[in-house]
Amino acid sequence: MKLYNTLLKSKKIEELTPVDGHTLRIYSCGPTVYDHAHIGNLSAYVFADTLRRAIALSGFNVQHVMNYTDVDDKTIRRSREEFPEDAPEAALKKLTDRYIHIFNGDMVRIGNDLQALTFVRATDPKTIWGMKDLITKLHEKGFAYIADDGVYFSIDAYKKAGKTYGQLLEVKADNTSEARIQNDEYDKESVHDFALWKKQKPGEPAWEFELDGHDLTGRPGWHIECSVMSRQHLGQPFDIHTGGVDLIFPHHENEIAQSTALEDNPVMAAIFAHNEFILVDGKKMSKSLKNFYTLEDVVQKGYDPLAFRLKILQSHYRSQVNFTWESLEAAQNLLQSLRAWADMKHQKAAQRGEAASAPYADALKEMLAAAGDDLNMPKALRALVELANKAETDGVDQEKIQPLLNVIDRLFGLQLAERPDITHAQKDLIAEREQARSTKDWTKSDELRDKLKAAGLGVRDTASGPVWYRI
RNA sequence: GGCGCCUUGGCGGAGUGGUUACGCAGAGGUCUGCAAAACCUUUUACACCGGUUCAAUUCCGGUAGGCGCCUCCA
Repeated sequence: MKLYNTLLKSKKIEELTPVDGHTLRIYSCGPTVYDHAHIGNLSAYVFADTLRRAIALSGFNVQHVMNYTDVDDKTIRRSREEFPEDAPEAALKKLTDRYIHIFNGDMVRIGNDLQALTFVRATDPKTIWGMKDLITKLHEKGFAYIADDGVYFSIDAYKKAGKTYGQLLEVKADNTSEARIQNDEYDKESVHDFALWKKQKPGEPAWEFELDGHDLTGRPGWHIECSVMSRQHLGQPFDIHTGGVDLIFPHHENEIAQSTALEDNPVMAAIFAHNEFILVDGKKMSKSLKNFYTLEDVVQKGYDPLAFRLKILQSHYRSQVNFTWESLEAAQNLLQSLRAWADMKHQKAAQRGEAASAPYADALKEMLAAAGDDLNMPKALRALVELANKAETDGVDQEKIQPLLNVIDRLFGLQLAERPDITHAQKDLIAEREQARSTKDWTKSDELRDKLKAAGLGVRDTASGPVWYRI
């Protein structure tokens, strides 16, 4: 299994080898749960899910952790708006519980395997304790300083300790935008320093924290969450850290700084893997451009969430995908034909035994090889599609298609393996139509065809008999 | 201003120094009781300008256009 590593010291595709010798440990930056996830967010999680699937199929043990960022400016603001009557802590809990629930529902709908993930909340008492502990230690060693509004990480101190700030992106003074310098509203010593902890402002939820005699009751900064959760649940260094390209800087850079300041080993994770954005009509999604879609929009326009998954898998995670409704339509049509293939396993008229299963092994091998090559899912998908297309003339092998579909599901998550048979009543209708056709009773056979169509079934009349498919 | 990426046929999107990716859509045909599905054919793609090469869509340089990060946004 190979994967591209964003770290500057690599910038190439590397062979995966578990750091601890037996289990590949993955940490994925999860959602900030203040609103519905949009399809861009979701594509990042399809990437993380697919990566884990490919790694597991390549024979490694895998441990996969994802966080919920359930405390930050946006969650707090929204919780105050939505639940003004509640205490800040209760309001935050209500809001984030709601969106965690919705997020999990979205994950399941797009075919991501929740069971394979360990979720951790930033506000989990264990996380909070860990963050305070880490901040305290960073402060003791001079990597953090206390300001009026919170605690900051000192990049200067980090550099003076001989560490590199800029492991993912070269960080220089002249590549810091004017906007950032001018908008710098915090009490920090230099531009790139970032908040580890923020003191409570009126109406905000807060956790008690005393550091060096100062009452810092407040809440954690964003970056510290991931440093602590990844280490608590995976250890350090772990194997793969995933996220969208926008998190490369500053989020992941800052995580690395926090996580390695106190360590001899300068490595937080062996590999950082980042997925590119999906664009909508050629542009980054934004509310002002009105090209901001959620999974609910996809469903309401009549598309299957798994068609969205397929759409994402049709392009490489490191290239930008252009999402258009037309392209989703194409994915939906393709999904339908894949399903028609999977549904053939129930049908005698589609059975060809060995003759049909001859290409199975090679095709599967090709899919796994492609997935193992820096997650080349478009290539893997091509092998799958070609197999399915071939089956439309060559039929399937009832014995061997099920185990094949099982592996295909484990890789793509398209849920082709567990598709149910049609009902006896529907089968009777098909048989009745055949009967009518044999007596050339076209009126009756056409009526029955319409009836089947109303039930969502199409029938194609092949030499070996009628083969149904779901419309 | 700094850094990086991209530009492929109607749409989406792989890939390669010389051979049709693939999917979706359109057109024609075969098949069919009619359909559907399938199959066949089809619109002969690789932004532009140079260079390297026997040969470039594929390598190098430049031009144009687009995108992203540098603002706690996947």
